Amino acid sequence: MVVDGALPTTTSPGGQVTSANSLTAEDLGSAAQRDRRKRILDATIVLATKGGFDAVQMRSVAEQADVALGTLYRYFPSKIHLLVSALGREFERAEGQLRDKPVDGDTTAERVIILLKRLTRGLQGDPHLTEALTRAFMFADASVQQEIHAVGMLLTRMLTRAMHPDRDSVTDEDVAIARVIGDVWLSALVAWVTGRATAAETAQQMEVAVSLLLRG
Amino acid sequence: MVVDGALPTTTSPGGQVTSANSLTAEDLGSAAQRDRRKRILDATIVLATKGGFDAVQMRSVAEQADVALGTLYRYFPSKIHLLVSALGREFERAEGQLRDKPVDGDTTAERVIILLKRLTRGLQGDPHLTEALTRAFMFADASVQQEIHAVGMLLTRMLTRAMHPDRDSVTDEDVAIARVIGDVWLSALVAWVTGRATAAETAQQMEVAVSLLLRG
DNA sequence: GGCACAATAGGAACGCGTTCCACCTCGTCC
DNA sequence: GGACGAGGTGGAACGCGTTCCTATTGTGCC
Repeated sequence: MVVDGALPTTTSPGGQVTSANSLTAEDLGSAAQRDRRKRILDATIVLATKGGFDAVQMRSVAEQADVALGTLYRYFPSKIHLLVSALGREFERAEGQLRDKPVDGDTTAERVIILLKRLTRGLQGDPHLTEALTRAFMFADASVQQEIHAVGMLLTRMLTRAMHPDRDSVTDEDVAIARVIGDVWLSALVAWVTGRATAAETAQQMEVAVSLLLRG
Repeated sequence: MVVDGALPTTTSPGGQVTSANSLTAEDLGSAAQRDRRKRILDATIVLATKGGFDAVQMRSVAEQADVALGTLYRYFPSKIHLLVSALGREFERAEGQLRDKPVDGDTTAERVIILLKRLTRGLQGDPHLTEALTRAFMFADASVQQEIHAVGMLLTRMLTRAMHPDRDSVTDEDVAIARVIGDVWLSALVAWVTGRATAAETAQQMEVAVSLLLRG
């Protein structure tokens, strides 16, 4: 689902040549710049929550974040980069919460189901936000590789951790299974956000996939 | 992945109120109208093959198909509808070929792998076309339900038929497995068309998923 | 043939993502 | 403190999807 390749480089705020815009706040220039970046992502989330993908208009984001349009584009080279970066921040938050309060359940399958339900519920509570972020994710091209990769890693890590709470003994097969589950989750999510499936159907589809993959 | 719900209705060429534009050529008015529709889809495929999603510009499609812009929108209410309809036609073609020359292979898993490889090879031979069609598919919202549903059904049918060449004995679990495989295929395809995975990685991901789902 | 009306042509206009440009501001170095 | 350069502002402009409007053409009905 997520693989590295040649990384395009660009100049991002701070001046140095870095590999695209990183999700993590590392090495991101001055406090003022970190603050602008945060304001932009906050505005993005607010607008996406209110009206979904279409409501995240670059002019509106710039206005709400109190930066000029050109500045917005300096921080995030496209609407897709912006939304995927926002998605990354949300996933980091989710993973943090998960670390504080891991899923419990007796079997591997049960824990994975619980994790997915928790994630999905969190998303379905904010349908517009989810729609915006999911669409951006699926529309992203190679120039957004790095941000996509980060999100994919987080998802896989959350899944393998639910499979093996004891952190050890994560085999290659476990990772492969986690990726397959992640793929199915994404497809189901796309069907849900685009109005082709109900929340219940999405949940059921996940259960089916997990039970098929983790039986035995 | 694909579920029915309330079907929006609209007036399509021919005058009657039908449920959106159907993929099949059934009930589609006069010969002139069927011809226009064909010309439009042909133009779409040509442009998509040449330059991908971005190259399929509504003005260009209209010009190449020798219809006015307004007419194009009368036949296909959006670029997404247009591309998903084109995808549907390609899938119908693929299923026809498959009917003439079914996959052979000794085990269920083997046949499914072969089918997926054949499908994928067909697509990867036309990277731009595949990019255009896949992106449209992932970006489609509820208004494209019917076309999406048709494509999903075709894919599932091809998969279950590969699993059970003898046509009978297709269980609910088989269908569920086919859907999961379809979802993984889509996710892998998206990763490939957006330049985040190589063709080889995509193929390997498919093999992993199939072996996980069809083991035993 | 003539009428009524749906379908098409042709093209202007609008919205939003994106690019570009002229000018301003602020920290840094001499 | 003055020059300089990166980063920021404000806004015009461009491209393409989409909508809309006014002829003009085709088509079924009498």
